[in-house]
Amino acid sequence: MKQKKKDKRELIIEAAAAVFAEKGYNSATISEIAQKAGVGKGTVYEYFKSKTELFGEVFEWYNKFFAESATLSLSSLSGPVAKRLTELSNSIMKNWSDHMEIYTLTMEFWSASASSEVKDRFKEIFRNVYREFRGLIEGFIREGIAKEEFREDLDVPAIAASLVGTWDALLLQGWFDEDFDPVAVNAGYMTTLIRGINKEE
Amino acid sequence: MKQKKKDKRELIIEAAAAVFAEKGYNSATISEIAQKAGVGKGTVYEYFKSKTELFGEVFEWYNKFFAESATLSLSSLSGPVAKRLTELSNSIMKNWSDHMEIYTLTMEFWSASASSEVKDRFKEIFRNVYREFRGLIEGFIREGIAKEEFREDLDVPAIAASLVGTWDALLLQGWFDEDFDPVAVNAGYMTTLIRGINKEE
Amino acid sequence: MKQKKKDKRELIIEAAAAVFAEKGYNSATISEIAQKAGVGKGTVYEYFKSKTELFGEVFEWYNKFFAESATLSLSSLSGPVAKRLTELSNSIMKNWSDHMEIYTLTMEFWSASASSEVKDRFKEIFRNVYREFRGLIEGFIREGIAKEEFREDLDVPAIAASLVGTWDALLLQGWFDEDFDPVAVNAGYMTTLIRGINKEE
Amino acid sequence: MKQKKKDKRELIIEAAAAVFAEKGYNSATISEIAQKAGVGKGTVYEYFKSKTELFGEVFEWYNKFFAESATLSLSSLSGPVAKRLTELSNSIMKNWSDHMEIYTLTMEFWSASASSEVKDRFKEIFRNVYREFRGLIEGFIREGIAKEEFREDLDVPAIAASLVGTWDALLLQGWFDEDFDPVAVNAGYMTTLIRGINKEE
DNA sequence: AATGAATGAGCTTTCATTCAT
DNA sequence: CATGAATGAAAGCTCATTCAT
Repeated sequence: MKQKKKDKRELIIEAAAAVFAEKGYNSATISEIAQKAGVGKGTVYEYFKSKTELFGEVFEWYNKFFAESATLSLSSLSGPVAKRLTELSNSIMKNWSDHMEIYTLTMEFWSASASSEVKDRFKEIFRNVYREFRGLIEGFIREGIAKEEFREDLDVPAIAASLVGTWDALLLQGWFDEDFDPVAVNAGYMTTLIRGINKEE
Repeated sequence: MKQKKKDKRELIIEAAAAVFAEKGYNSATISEIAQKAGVGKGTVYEYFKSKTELFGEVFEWYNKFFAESATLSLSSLSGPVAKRLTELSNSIMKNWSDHMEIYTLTMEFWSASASSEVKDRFKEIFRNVYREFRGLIEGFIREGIAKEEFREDLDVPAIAASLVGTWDALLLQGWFDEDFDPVAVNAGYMTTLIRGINKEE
Repeated sequence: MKQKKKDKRELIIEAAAAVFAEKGYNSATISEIAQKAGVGKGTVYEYFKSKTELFGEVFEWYNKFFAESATLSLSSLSGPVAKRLTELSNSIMKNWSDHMEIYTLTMEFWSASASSEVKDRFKEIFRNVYREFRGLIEGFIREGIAKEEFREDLDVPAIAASLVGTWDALLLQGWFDEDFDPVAVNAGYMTTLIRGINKEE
Repeated sequence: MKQKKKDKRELIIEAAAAVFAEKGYNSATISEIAQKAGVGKGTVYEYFKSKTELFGEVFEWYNKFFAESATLSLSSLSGPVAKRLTELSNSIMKNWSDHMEIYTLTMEFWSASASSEVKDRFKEIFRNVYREFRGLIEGFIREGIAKEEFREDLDVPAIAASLVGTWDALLLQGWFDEDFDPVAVNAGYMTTLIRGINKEE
């Protein structure tokens, strides 16, 4: 019984994610979400207090979803830090590129953080997500420094923030431009950046 | 008379920009825009066919506005390419940072390009804007290579795309996090990147 | 088993009475009634066909409840008719005054008789209740006439109706006005009315 | 322009009064009210913020309406106080009896004062209306005492409250019972009450 | 040209009722 | 018998758009 309930909740969240991604928050209707989830309109309200709350839950589900996928790819890495960093970025870019239809959700969330009634909540979540992600990358860089692989005089937080940001932004440009390949561009860019980071031999 | 009409058009666009930035496209009402512009609700429809169209016009106005400001800062630059590139990025970051209240419009446009009924039009405009911007930066890099300031084996398009993207993304992170200073972070990052780009001496 | 069912029925009716009194018919939800009765929502429908029917049953329960309390206070009266009439009115006013929280139900019933889908049924019940009550008071007055305590030329039905009505109306005014004491006002009024009824000596 | 606006407001209030009276607050729909007023649904919201507010305005309109009619009948009275009081009561009863279809609104207001979200506002208005009305009747009685027409030992507030209340209550009984004539009953009752009030000769 | 009163399509949300368990 | 998850009809309300002035 409990399990079944959880399943239906998940079902609705996923349907909502798809509809929000396709139509945007405002043009998405509860009706359509319910239909896509294969439940009645009222059922959505059995599980979520309001459309706004549902959107919030989708946001959280989405964050968890991608945090997991990032963590997952981390565990299989080994070798020099520079190599691992490059591989991680490759994995992230590929992962996202393959789910462009859901990447549009990201933009929906950004927009919500800019102006919606839940803007403060969204901003806070984003802030924490980004802090965490930057922290992760900072860890890598620091490891590289400790292992004397990277230079000592790096502005670690700045480089971490830029890396994280670049990945976001390349996906964005990929969204706008069919001829733009985020994965390839990222690879080309990482080479140069790594060169700036690495200790000169 | 023609002049006056153009003034009122501009007036409405600017009012709309402010309201869209503050409330987001959907929560912004024609009523409020008209009020802010100091005209009647009906007047908005004298100049724009629909809310959607008005939004599109705001988008174009906004692109022009920032293209101009970028071009402007370019004209005053001189010296080595690396220095000019750094200065350009500084100028861009500072310029935007000082107008965060209108930066939220960017997110609104991103969101519109992701899901709205005008998504294709917006995507196309964004594609062209980014292509142009990347082209500009590519030009810089190529100049640096030609002047034997930069290495020859650079993946120019990739580095240009990343630079452009990083600036976007740092502003985004600045939006989420009050403690995050895009200008400072960019400065710290550029040093490292330039080192990866520069010819080794 | 039969007994148990009757108990649960009563339980639901009493819970419903409380919720209808507090929230009004429309704002009362079956959910809340069920919760207050300590049963499941579905169970309410085991005992009552619909919300409307439940409301009707509450109405009947309520009528019975107060008919009993009126009859009860009658049985203990003795002495001259005027005295008994005064005492009866006192008892009624006190009885109701002490249950103002349920008196609001009366207004709910009045309203239902004015406009609801069950208006005809409610009107009919009210009509009979009032007829009966007026008949009871008429009996008193006729007894007073027969015992040569009261004048012979009284418009018995009119006086009975007015007495009954006054009691209603004083409670109503008491509901609106915390400073208005129905019991005291009734006492002051009865003196005067009795003087108009009594044979002059 | 101002005048026209006021007309439409009035129009909607009167349409709302009719629909509220017929269907009750909750079953009345804005749609139906708009239709009855001959305007679009949205127009109702141009003049009233919400259904609740509209209901409140109907309440106020209704109070003004009957206050005027009571005041009006007062101005034409002359002769002994007892006679004037009787005539006033006759006029009130007749006036209301002829508008039974709107009298049902009264019950709707009572009900709203018992349980609705606006209960406190309604109670307060009712309290003041009744206080004023009782004050008016008290004035009559005091005049009768001053002119040595009435006894000196009367409980003036109690009698005034009861008179006011009786009129309410007789109309109520008239609503329930087609065979019950509030005008006639009131006449029969006033005779007796006046006898209790008048100085014995 | 400029206006804003009027409009109704279309949305979110509630809740009485049903029915499988 | 009892339950409460599921449902969808129905209603209040908003706001882009129109159009008479």
